[in-house]
Amino acid sequence: MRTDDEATDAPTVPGGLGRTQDPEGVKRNILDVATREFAAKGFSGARVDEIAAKTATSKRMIYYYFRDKEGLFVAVLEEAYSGIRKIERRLDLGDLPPGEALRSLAEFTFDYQNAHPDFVRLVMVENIHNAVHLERSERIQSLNVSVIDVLDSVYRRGVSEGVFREGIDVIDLHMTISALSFFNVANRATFSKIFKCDMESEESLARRRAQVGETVVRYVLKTKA
Amino acid sequence: MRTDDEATDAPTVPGGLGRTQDPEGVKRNILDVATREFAAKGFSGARVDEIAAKTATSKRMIYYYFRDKEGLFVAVLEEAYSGIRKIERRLDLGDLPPGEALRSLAEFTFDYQNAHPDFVRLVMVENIHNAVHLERSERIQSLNVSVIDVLDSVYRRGVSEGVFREGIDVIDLHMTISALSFFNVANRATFSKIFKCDMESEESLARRRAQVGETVVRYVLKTKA
Amino acid sequence: MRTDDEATDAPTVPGGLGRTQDPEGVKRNILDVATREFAAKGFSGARVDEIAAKTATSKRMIYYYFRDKEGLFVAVLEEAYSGIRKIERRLDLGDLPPGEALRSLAEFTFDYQNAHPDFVRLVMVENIHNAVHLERSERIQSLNVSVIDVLDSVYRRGVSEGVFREGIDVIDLHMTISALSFFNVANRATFSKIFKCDMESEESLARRRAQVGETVVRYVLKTKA
Amino acid sequence: MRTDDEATDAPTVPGGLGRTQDPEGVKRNILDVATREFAAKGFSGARVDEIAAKTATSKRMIYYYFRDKEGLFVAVLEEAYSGIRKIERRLDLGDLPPGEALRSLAEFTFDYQNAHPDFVRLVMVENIHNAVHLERSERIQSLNVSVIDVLDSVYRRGVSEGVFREGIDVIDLHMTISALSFFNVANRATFSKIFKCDMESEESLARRRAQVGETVVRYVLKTKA
DNA sequence: TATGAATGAGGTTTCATTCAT
DNA sequence: CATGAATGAAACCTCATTCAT
Repeated sequence: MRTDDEATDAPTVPGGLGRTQDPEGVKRNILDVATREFAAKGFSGARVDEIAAKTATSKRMIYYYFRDKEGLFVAVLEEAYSGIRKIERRLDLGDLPPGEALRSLAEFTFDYQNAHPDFVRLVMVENIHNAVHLERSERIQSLNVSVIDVLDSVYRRGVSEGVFREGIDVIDLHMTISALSFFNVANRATFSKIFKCDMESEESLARRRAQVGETVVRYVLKTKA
Repeated sequence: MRTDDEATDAPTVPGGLGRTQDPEGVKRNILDVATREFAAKGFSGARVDEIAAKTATSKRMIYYYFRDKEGLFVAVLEEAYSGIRKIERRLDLGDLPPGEALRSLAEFTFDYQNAHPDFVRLVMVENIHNAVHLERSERIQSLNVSVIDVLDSVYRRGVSEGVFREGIDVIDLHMTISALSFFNVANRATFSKIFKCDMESEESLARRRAQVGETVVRYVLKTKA
Repeated sequence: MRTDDEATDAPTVPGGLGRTQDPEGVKRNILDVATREFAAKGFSGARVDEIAAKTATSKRMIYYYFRDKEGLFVAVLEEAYSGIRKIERRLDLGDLPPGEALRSLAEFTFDYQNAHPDFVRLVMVENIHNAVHLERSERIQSLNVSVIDVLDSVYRRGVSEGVFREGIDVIDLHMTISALSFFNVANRATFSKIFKCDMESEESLARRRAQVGETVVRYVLKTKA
Repeated sequence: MRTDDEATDAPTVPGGLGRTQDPEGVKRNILDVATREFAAKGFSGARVDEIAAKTATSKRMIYYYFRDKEGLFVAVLEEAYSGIRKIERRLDLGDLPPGEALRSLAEFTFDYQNAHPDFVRLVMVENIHNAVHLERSERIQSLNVSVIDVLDSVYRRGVSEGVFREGIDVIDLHMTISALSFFNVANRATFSKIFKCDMESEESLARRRAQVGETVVRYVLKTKA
């Protein structure tokens, strides 16, 4: 979650926000705070007043830059999605053999989601709202999901090397990876409470990461006859 | 989704709700409406006024029976959880061989979640609220998750028959099944929008159900050396 | 202006507003206050807060009964229009000769407008808003403007008795009467200021009333050859 | 309505507004836009932001030249009043016989108001505000209403020629002319809606113009005994 | 038990205006 | 002169909840 906090205390001009004009800094600051609030309480549960209070600026600025609460939420979503897409673009599976590359990819996704619970929660919130804001955002729609390309190339390689089964849709495969990774963050509260288990400690995360990798790899590997 | 609607139009006493005294019917009616509203709009997004309006009774009754909005939400959650637990108890995998029994169990879960989007969405909502209501409900905490027992027995059988790998925690296994099933409903809006795919049609569901079963089974099966 | 104030201090139940439940009284009270405020300051200039403050109830009740500021304004307009229509219905020109009946009608209109400046100002305000609220109100649209019937009958009588010219449209005639009556109230502030004349004193009103009557009658009378 | 638009696109220096220094052009531009906005939405309804946006300059200039919203409104009123006064000064009734001269004057007023709805609406707005801005403007107060002089001279001529009745106050006469002319624009929205008649087409205007002239003339003409 | 009326606290948004560059 | 950034006060409206009958 380092990413979220970074900008908060990095105004472009020394002296801090509020003393000088720094549109980008102000917008960043608002977005950061809003991200946390919307992620924590959902769209309706979050309060513009509270977001403003936790900001270095005033409520008025939120409306100045983002028009209204919904505009702010859309901007927050856009930031969140473009954040993950940016990271995905940097993905480098090197020249690992296909199986290990796939495992690595799955584990990377698992790690990203666990490192960015705000992103996961925003996606949950957006789903509760039937993705209406996502629909409204051209920016998000235009983002290229490069992880699919990476996945596709790994899968093809595995197939051509004869280690992966044929006939698997990489989008389905991506869905499996996402589902397994997402759940650990999204459903942590209820699941851990009901099954009285830990899902947050380093050990638990490590164990689960391995399981997720294994699950994905086993699904694709050609089984010996 | 028959379950949700059943009670709505089944007052125990002829003459309709509102004219007669039927505490249980009134409560059922309120719970059904509230379930739909909370599932549709989340806890903060749902409106007590609107719930009351869609009810055969009045707002007064909501406060009379459920104390406040939170009390109503807790009751709704309790109903939802006890609903799934009740169904799980009826699970009968007959004397299928372990692999097929496990596949069947996974597919059953997948089907249940897809047939009960309100349940899935309520769980999402509760997770956004960090499961505070679930914590408050003794009733939910006391519900026995019999599916774990079923899963445990199948798994043991598979191990003793030498077809399943050893050392797998059935709660982890259950998490995998849940994650794969849950995602299809919970993240449908955003995922289908971003990947421009369908996740609701009968065909899509059938394909995905099979994938989920296959994924789970492959994870457990002992691979031939 | 007696009409406006009457209801203000006439709750249906003794004890005063706020102490007891009296929907009609509350609505009346709000409407009376709102009429004065909208008439005094226009739609945008009037403040819901101020209206509420001058009321025996609270702001919340305004929204409860009238939905929003516009709903309140529409209701105010409806009351104003139905007020004048009600009075017009009681018009009785007896068996005056046509010329005198017409003069009487014109002077009555002049008097009504002068006695109800709030009505006149509301109509001005509505015209500034291009009559959008009037358009929205079925109630106003359905009000029968009986003064037209009265005017029509007087005019026909005058024509058949040979004292009125033929070929005059009674709606045009009504427009003339309205214009002359309306102006005295509507444009009083600017006109009296620019021409440094009084338009409010009893004497001024009496003089102008006579002029209006005379103007209208002369327009219709057949001039001797 | 050519007047309104003229200045908008006629910067004195080539290169367009905003790039060059042209105080008068900038002020004109602001006044034109503000005239339209205030006329369209009233004083409270008009928005400084919107006025600025429709201007070739910025909000800062509005405050620089006109101090505040009210100062701008006063300036707009001043422009509007001085516009009509300027036109009135050019009035030349030639050597028409008194009756025709009077009719001509009335019809001219009718035409002017219909050609300048913004002026009419500003006057309405100012009346809603009880002419407080007009009071504040020395410029408007000092404008000589030359139409009164013209009217006075025509009337005297008619009286001395024995065709007009004696004892009529020309300010009252002017009021009648104004009232009949003003109404057609000011109350067009409500009147045409209630009486389902047209008040804007060329034909309607021509008919009404004639009626207004006739009404005024008949009021003054000496009736044969 | 049932219903519409009532409410206070607080929510979102807008406005005219000023400041920094 | 010119521009976008910034602001506090106040505007409109909504919410969960309680009261009177």
